Amino acid sequence: MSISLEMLGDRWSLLIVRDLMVRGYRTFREFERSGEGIASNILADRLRKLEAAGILTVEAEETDGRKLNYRLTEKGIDLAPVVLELLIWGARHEETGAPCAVMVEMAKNREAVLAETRRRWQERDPTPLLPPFGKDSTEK
Amino acid sequence: MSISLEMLGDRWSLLIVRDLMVRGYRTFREFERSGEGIASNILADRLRKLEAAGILTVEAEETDGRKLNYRLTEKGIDLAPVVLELLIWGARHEETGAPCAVMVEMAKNREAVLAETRRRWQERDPTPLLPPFGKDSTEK
DNA sequence: AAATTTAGCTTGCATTATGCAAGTAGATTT
DNA sequence: AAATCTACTTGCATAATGCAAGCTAAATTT
Repeated sequence: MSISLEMLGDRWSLLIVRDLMVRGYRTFREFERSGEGIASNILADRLRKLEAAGILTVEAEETDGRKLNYRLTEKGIDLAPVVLELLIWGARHEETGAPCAVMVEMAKNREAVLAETRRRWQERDPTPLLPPFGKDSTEK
Repeated sequence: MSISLEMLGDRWSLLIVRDLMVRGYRTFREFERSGEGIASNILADRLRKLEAAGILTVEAEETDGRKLNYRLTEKGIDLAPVVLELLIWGARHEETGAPCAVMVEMAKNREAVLAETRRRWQERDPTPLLPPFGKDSTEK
């Protein structure tokens, strides 16, 4: 676990993974504008490190040569249970961000939620699993 | 989740929680000597912050006035699923630390493992759930 | 086709966190 | 009473982070 935390143990990495996983983010801009307030240099650094760690990949968008698409790898999507448990824990003990009722439901159906998350990843379905919740909306 | 990561998102906090949860650590010394190489000032700082966050409590050991005992709170033990999933993910994708066969078994019996973890916590049973694995033993 | 905007960064600099070695106070052991 | 042990703290060097600004190439607007 200490190796995992060398990689993921910081303020931002898991948040990026979550946004890729659960919110359908793909581009640099989406992360930058997500309202969590990550600085662009740090974001660039984390994306590079996550790529180096094999958690995500980058590819150019064919329809718009400026844009890059970040996408979780198999190794990255395998973090779904970690992310889900953290979301559940946070909802129970810390945050009011994600609507509590929704999270209670998710906690009751972990397997279904994980299956759906993986399905969307496989099919490249960018529909967010969770509605946006951030500084802009309701998260405290 | 961003609030959770403000608290837990660093190299050491979750490692401390894991050691309390799964290895039966209780005292400052045990953490210091665990071989992960945390500096004593950082350890003191993290223990203070985790206490402030309501994840652990401190009490003096009655038999030895020098020693303090750190112990997870309910909120702390509720991190067990997060820790377990991180352990499983790490075993699958990163580390050779915890014997892989053991982790595969745990992955198959998540509920039982969590129940046993909670039982030990409730009964203050300090028996480690996992054998030591660290720089001193096998973890890379 | 020139000008503007957009996307994904980088750079410079100030602030903060981390790591290391050493030291300290109080309790305990010898 | 001297030595040892536990849980720290302190000082200082180095690394990571945050902020504002700038930069380049591709796309869009005029």
